[in-house]
Amino acid sequence: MEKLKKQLVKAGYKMTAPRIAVLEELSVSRHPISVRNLHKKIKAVNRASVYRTLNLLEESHLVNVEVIGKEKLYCLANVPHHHIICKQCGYMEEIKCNHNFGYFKNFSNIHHQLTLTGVCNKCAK
Amino acid sequence: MEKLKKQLVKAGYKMTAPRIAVLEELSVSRHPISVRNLHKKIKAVNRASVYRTLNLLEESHLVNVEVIGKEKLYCLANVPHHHIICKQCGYMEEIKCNHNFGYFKNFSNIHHQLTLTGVCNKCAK
DNA sequence: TTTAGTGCAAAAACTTTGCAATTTA
DNA sequence: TAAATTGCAAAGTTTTTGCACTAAA
Repeated sequence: MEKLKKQLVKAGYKMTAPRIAVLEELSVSRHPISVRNLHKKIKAVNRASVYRTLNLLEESHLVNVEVIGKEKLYCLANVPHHHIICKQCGYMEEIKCNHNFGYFKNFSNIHHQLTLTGVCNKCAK
Repeated sequence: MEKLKKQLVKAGYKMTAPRIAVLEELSVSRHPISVRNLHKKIKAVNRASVYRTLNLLEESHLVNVEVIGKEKLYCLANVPHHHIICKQCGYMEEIKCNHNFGYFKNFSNIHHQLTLTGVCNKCAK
């Protein structure tokens, strides 16, 4: 959390209450979360500010976005990880990320985003 | 293309002009494409039908979706591949997919979606 | 004290839906 | 001919924006 804040400041942004609220909520919620649900948790922050903050966090690579079905979900990128998600019930597990996509001939500064979907054993029964 | 059509029919869907138009356009366009641009290319098809068709193709795993910045892009999933995209100019390269994420303890029927972003050498200069 | 960021309300953009008409198998 | 699909127009969602006000550094 403190580290995150420092990264933002370092990136040239001011540390404001709305931004702290968003970071805090992201770091508390165990799973990737939609804008709608994030905003529900921090109603004091205006929705436009939630959007602006998420956009800024995304550009700074402090959060990752994944699309699951119709939903766009955000989660902190502090610890490299991905998710595998059951398409039927939404059950989610975290996956350690030990991928190395760092080197590609014509590109530098590479980031990656991986999402796995499937059917969990409960739903498969 | 023919194979795609067969897959759709096999999945229980009727083969209609709008659906063929969408498939055809997806198979012609070299790169992942947004709904907006796809619809521009096949104006004869109503936008609602484009959406409906893409949703159905996505559910059948015949297309993949990736989010690049603010854009949601669709592309055929017939040949397993991914993309690496320059965040500054949008330049894109295709990456062969030889990943095997098929086995996870609590899940079956697993699909994956990988997107790489970076800065291409031209933009990095 | 300057500059960046916020809230608000409105606009823009995106996506889905209900239904009558049409088309496929 | 029955059942699925379409187009259209309207509604529902999501996301962005302009601007006056506020707060951070």
